Amino acid sequence: MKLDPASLLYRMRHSAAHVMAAAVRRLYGSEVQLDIGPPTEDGFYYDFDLEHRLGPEDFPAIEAEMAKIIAENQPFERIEVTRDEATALIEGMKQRYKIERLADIPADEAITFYRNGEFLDLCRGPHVASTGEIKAFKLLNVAGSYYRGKETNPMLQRVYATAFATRQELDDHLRRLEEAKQRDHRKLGRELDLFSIQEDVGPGLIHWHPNGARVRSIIEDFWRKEHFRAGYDLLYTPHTGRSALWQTSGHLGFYKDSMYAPMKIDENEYFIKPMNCPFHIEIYKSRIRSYRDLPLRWAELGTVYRYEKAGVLHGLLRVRGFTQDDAHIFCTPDQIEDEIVRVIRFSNFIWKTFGFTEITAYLATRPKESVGEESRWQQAIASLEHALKLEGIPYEVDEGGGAFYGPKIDMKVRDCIGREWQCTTIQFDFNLPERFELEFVGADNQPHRPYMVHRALFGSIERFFGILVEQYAGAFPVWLAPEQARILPITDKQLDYAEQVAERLRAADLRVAVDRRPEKIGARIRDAQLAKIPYMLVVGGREAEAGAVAVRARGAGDLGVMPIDACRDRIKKEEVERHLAPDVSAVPA
RNA sequence: GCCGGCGUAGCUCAGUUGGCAGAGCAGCUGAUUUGUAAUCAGCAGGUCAUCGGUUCGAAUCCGAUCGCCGGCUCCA
Repeated sequence: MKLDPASLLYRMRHSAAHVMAAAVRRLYGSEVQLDIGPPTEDGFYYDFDLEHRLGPEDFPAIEAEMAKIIAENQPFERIEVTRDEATALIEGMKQRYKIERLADIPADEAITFYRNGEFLDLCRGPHVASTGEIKAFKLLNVAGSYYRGKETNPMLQRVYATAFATRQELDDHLRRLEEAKQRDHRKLGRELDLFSIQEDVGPGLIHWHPNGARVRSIIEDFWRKEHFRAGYDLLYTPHTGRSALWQTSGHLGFYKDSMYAPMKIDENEYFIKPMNCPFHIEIYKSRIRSYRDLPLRWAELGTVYRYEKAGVLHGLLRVRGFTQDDAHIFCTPDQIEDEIVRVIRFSNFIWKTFGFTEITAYLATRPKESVGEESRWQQAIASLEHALKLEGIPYEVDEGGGAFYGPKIDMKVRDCIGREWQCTTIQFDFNLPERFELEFVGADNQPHRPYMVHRALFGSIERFFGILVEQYAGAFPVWLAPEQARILPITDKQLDYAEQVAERLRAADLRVAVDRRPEKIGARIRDAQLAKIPYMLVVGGREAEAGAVAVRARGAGDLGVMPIDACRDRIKKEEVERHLAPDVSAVPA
C-alpha cells in the first residue's frame, strides 16, 4: 500500500509535513532541530528535537499555525544546489541532523532544497505547487523515535498526523481509526469476558476465561482434525529441557537473551522452552528412519515462553507465553516441492475458513551470513517460489531476508478493515539437522540428511485469537460463538418451556443458555445483543402453545416464528457449514 | 530496553488553589410478570497501583518501583 511519490496524495502529505515543521519552528523557535518528515501509508510525520515536550495539548496551536501557512498559500520552490552550497545552507541553519542526512545523498544524485515562505528544507520532493493545495489534515499523536531508528542514537519526538485530499476522506479515515478502536481485542476481551492479563501473575501471560477458552477449544479441535486429514501426526512434548539440549540446538548461543532464566534441578540446569523444534528432533532421532518413512509431518500445539522486552508487549498480539501451532516436516529432496505446495494449500484453506481471503506472501532468500549448502538453498527457494506460483498467491521477494539457517515464506493476511497481519510462516532449516546430525537411510542403503521445514499457520493461538476478535469485532460466527443461542422467556410462566427448548438444542450439541432473569424482554434482548450472541430465541405463551420459537438474529431483528426443530436445524447447518455470519432471512410465513 | 503519557469501585469516568472519596453502568436484595436494544426502589462496593518523602493535613506535590497506553527498537 505504498504511495506513488508522483501521486497528489503523496505530494500533499509530504508538503503537509513541511508545513508542520514550519509551524513548529514558528512556535518553538528556529533552534528546533529537524530530522525528516516523510509521507506514510495514511498520513505523515516529522521528527523533531526540541527542549519542550510536545503533547496533544500543543496540537491545536500547531494546527492553527499550519492553517495560517496554508492560508498564506506559499508556493513550494525547488532549489537545486551543489554539495558545497548545501553544506553552507545547512550550517547556516545550524541543523545537525540535516548535515548527516546530506552525507547520505549519493554523489551522483541531485541535491535539492524546497522553500515555502521562510521555511527551507533539504528534501528530494516532490511537493504540491503551493501550501494552499493542502486540504484536510489532523495531528494524531506524538511518540519517541530513535534518530535513524538506532537504539543507541538520541530519541527524537515524532509527531504523527494524517492528511487527505478532501475533508470527507479525512473524516472517513478518522472514522476508520475509531472503528479499529472499537474492535480492539483488549477492549472486547474484557467486555465479552474472553481473556485477561493479571498484574499479579505477570505481563504477557494470558488467562483464557470460559468464553475465550470455549472459542479456543473449537479452533483447536478444528485444527487437529484438519491436521490429521492433511496427513500430519500430532505430538506432545515437555515444556522444559536440560541445558545440554539447548546447547546442541544452538539456542543458548544465539537466543539466550530471549529465554526464561534456567532453574536448577538435581544439579542440572533446565530451561523453559522457547521453541518446540529440539523436542520434535529428539523424537525423530529416537529410532533409525528410512526413506520409506518420509515425509514425516509432525504437529504440536506447543506452548512456549520467551522473554520479550516489556515495552513490546501488546494484548494478545505480543505476549511472553504463547501456544504455537507448530509443525515440522522431515522429507527427502525429491519430496520438498510437493510438501511446500501442500502446506500453502493447507494454509489457504484454514484462513479462508475463518473469512480471510486476501493473502500476500514474502519470499525471503539467502542472507550474507548463513549456513547450509548452496544447492540446498537453491532447491528450497525454487520449491517455495514454485508453490506460490502454483497456488496463485501474490508475493514479493525479500532478497537476502531469510534467516541464517534457511529461506522462508511469510504470509500476511488482510483483515476486513484493511490491516495486515503476519501469521503463516514456512521456514527451511539447514542448521538443526546438522547440529543434531539427522539422518535417514536412503534406497542406496546410505545415510542422507533430510530436509527440515518449520511451519506455523496461525503463528500463535493467542495472536490468532486476537486477530479473530478484531476481524469479527467480537461477533463470532455461529460455529465459533461461545454461546450460539440464548432463549428468552417472555415471563416466568414460560421458564419450563424455555428449558425444554434449550434441552432440544443441547441434544444437538448446540451451546445455548436460558436467560431466567425477571427483566423486561427488551432489556434481555439488549444484553444478548451486547454479548454478540448470534441467535436469540424469544418464547412467550404463543410459542409455548405451538412448540415454536420466535427467532431473532444478531443485528437483524425479529425473523419470525418457527418450530423448535426447524430452528435447531437452521443453527446446526450454519455451524456445520461454518457460515461466517448468521442467516438473517425471515422465516417464510 | 528507550521517549512521552497514564494508573480513583468489576467497567466508564468526575474529584477546583493540598482540607470529610463521588456518579452512571454492572453486582446484591425486594417489588414488578412484562412481546423484541435499558422497569422501579433500596443496599453494598475504595489501603485513590505499591513503597517512601514533603506537609498540621496528600487521590492531589516530590522520588522510586510495578503495571498499562502511544510509538521507537526488537520479533534468530
